[in-house]
Amino acid sequence: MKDEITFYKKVYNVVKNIPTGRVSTYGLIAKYLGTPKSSRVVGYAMNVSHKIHGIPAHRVVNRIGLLTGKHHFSGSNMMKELLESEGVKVKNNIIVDFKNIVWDPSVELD
DNA sequence: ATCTTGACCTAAT
DNA sequence: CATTAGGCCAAGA
Repeated sequence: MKDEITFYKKVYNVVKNIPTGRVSTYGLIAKYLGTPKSSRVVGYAMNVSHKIHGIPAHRVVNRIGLLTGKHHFSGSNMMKELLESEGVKVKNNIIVDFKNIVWDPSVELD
């Protein structure tokens, strides 16, 4: 069989490895995959991940910690609720102390 | 094979 | 300091 590893597969793998109470960004994931300019593709992969179960897409935000994809979830505050449920404080669609809880795969996974 | 879209990022004005 | 424009890569039609 052919292991058709696509960019999305890699993204899903990284996102699934995000520990609870932590968040990551599209740019960091893209950079970890070796394509720092493909941050858009990472975000698009998350869109597809919504139909796939097992992908904590709510733990992935943009570089400033803004819940850009909250609009794609079931409700409007679904993403915020999920994050707060895991211990992540969210204020005005922006993660509080985002710099302190950001999870960098290039560093954590090394 | 070409064109469009997309939950982004960086830099210039 | 805030806003605008461009670039970039991958997948779907």
